[in-house]
Amino acid sequence: MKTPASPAAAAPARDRLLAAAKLVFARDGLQGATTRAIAKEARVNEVTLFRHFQNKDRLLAEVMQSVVLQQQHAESVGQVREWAGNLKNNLRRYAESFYAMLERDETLIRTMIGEAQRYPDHAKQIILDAVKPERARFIGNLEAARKAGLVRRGVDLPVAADAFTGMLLAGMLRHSAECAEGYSSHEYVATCVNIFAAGLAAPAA
Amino acid sequence: MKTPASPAAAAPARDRLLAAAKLVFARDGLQGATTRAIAKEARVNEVTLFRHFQNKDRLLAEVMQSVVLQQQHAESVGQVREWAGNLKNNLRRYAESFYAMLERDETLIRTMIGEAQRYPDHAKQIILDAVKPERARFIGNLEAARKAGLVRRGVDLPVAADAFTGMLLAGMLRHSAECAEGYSSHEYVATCVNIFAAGLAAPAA
DNA sequence: CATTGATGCAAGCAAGCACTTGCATTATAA
DNA sequence: TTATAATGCAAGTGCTTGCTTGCATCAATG
Repeated sequence: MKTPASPAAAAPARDRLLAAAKLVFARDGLQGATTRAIAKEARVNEVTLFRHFQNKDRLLAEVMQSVVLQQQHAESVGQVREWAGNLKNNLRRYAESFYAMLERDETLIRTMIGEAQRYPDHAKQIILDAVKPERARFIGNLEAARKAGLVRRGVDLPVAADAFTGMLLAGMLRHSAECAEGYSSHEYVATCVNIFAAGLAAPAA
Repeated sequence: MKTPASPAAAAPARDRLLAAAKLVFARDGLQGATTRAIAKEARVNEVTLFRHFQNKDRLLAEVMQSVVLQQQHAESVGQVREWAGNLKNNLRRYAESFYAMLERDETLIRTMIGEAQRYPDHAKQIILDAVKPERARFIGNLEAARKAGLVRRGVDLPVAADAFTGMLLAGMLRHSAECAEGYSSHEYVATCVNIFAAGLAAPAA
């Protein structure tokens, strides 16, 4: 029934449904997405959807699980360098890869922000857990920079980290909604890094 | 038909519908909100809703119009001081009132972020126009501070303004979703102001 | 009083929704 | 070959949705 226990050339219908569901949920919203649309997108009979996932809510839960897995995989491949050197350069590198990730999953992120509050708690929890390690690593990097004497006193680093990523998130939202008046997302990210680096930097340097 | 042209003691049914619709749209989402639920919330017959607004989309449009009007009124009452003095204090005052506004309309903002992209363009335009003057004033204030020599060179002020408000918006989203780990929204705002002020400040001072 | 306009109420309609059932088809595995 | 599991297809069920119709009520206006 589940994924395994079936022979080698087992059908990818389940996987296609997951991919299609991710797409349609993001595009049409959690409420707007219909099982028919998802099945059609996956080029699979609607009945097959229910045979695999029982109902729409479970499908959503499994979609989020799979998104989380993908993301964690992408992370583990990601950056590994230490943050001893130039703070601003490290921030820039981080900001750019983070922003790219936001842009890649734009519609899904939008939908989650708008509708997650109305959906089951365990769904929220899944996402939270998915984001947590990435955040922890970023904070760790900032702390390393502080130990290297690159950060001034009196800044709460976890809060600052959230402020920085939040800045980038908001920029992505604005830009993808075409509310960004006359500047590119690249300029936006650069300005964020610019200000944030200056805001963190120890006064001496 | 419209608002006027009816005698003195005209019924507030229309107004109650607008208020209820704002509430229900925000709470249940643009797709999730049903005309029945809105009518019930307004304690008005569902038919009356259609007699006033013809259909759900028009109702939404009028709701947004009214929100914009309220907001513009609230603005004109708002701050008027000039930004010659201490930059950080001015930023703090601005951030706190801006954040309070975000919190007040949290659910509506969430819904718009999540679903606006799927709704008519003129709706987006209405909101954009509503936010624009506020943004312009903030940028103007920053420019005044720069003229007073309080801001270092090389910072694009419109972009910086968006980054700052974006930081606050993201903080509100995180906090209201209970993703803020172990700190209050007040601390968050304070940190934003702290970093941003230091990031903008002219090196001399 | 008669008219008018706003509202309520009961009922309903066509469409779309999540979800089900029963049966036929195919492919793989034993 | 035969059993098993995955899928497709056609049809349907019960519910909700946006929206309509027809008629009654009530208050203010002329």
